[in-house]
Amino acid sequence: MNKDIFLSNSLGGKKEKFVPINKSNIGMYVCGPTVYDDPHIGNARPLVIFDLLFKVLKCKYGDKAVTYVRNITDIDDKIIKSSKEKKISISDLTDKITKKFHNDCEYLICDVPTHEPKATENIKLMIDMINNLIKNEFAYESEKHIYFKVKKFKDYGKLSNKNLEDLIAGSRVEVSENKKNPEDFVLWKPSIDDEPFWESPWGKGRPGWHLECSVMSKKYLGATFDIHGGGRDLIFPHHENEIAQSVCANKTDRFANYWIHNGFITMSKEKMAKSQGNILKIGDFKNKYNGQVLRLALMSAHYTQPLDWNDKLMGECYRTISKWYGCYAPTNKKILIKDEDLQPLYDDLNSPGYIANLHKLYVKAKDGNLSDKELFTVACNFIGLLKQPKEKWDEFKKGKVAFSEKQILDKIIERNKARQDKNYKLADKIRGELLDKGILIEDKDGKTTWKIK
RNA sequence: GGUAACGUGGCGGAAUGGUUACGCAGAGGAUUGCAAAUCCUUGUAUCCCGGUUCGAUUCCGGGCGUUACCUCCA
Repeated sequence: MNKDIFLSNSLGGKKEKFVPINKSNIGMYVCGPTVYDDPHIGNARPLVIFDLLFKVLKCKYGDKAVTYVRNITDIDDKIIKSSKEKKISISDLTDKITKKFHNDCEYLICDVPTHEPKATENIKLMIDMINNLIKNEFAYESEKHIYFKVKKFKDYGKLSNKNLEDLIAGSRVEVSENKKNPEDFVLWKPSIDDEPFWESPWGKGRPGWHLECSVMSKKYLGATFDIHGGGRDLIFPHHENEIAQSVCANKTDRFANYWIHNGFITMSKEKMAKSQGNILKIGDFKNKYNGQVLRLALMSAHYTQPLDWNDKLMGECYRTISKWYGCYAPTNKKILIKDEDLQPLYDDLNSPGYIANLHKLYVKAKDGNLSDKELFTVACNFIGLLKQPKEKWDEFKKGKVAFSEKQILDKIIERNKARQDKNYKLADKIRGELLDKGILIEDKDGKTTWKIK
């Protein structure tokens, strides 16, 4: 489609037309997971949202024109803590969680990013960047710690609309006797005891959290690139600090041009977070729902809005996809989705608007011919839905029930006999029994089918 | 306290300076032994107070409310 893409830019707080630095080489960096514990629904939202943005960018600029980098944070205090609690080595823990994360991405039908760098594989570049910052007096050493001198960066707070006075007045910044100023943040810290470490000019140690994103985005996308994404909660301090490090180290005016932040998943209107104790792991859904259901649910609100998670939402999304499979018509033909249908996605990734269009295309497909059904299917495919064969969708439904399929089919035969004898009382009793087990009987076109309620 | 996002019908959720979102639920109908599923038809809305305007739900200002960030968090 030839139309422009618009995005809500957190830097400036306005919706803006997306103008790439180089339209044949677009860079997008998204903060990926810290692999210390099972991924939860809150982590799933940016996966799906930025996957959607990746798809939209590829649609407009071409598959090869977009470089999507999503990091894996595999060294961090939370990881050290978690490995101690779980009594497994750090590498075992990070390998295990990374594997789960990749499974979850697949389950959610996300395209694979162009690059997925790990922090531990880029320590040398981090040390280089620290050296650079020290040399140019943006950073200083204190008791084997290296801190970034926030006062040296005049634009600090521009992304999060904060000023230094307020931050200090808030006095909730980490107090440390090593820091010259309370707002300074750590670039490198010493490792003690059995903590993992890397050799550095300042002794055995490990990097601060923010540094990896500055280093790895530069490695793959350059000092200034198009889009940087992540959850809202990363705006401060993480992204603010990334900007400070990168701009000062690279001597540029800008780091990323567009900052895109997704809103939270909430439970009863409260943020879903480990510290709140209200998380739902992605893995817990795998036996219960096809990944498409989760994916649709995650796209059901605009990405900037909070999204309240509940069973009703899942039920609705399940029934919608179930219904949509009624018009499933996969094809290898090149079918173009009409501009007017695609338009909401170009306008700030308006997924609910696009889903509304899918509903309209469904109505047309239902009453229409094969090509209407193919168009509908292609339009669903665009946002990662209806990509699995119908058999697989049906299979999933039959996966988890108390009765075996044979038992159910026997019951159905028994019931149909009763129906033939006009013994409706017995027929309804059998149907009731099955329904108690969550199995729903449908008599359609002379045949009886069943499905999970 | 500072900063930000948000406040749309019963619910979820878009859009919009004057006109249909869409989905779910509800109501009526078709179909069915009865259901289920599906299909058809259909009602209901823009937190409060000012301002700008011929006209505001939409723009501006002020309230009130909800949530988040300011410490790790997607």
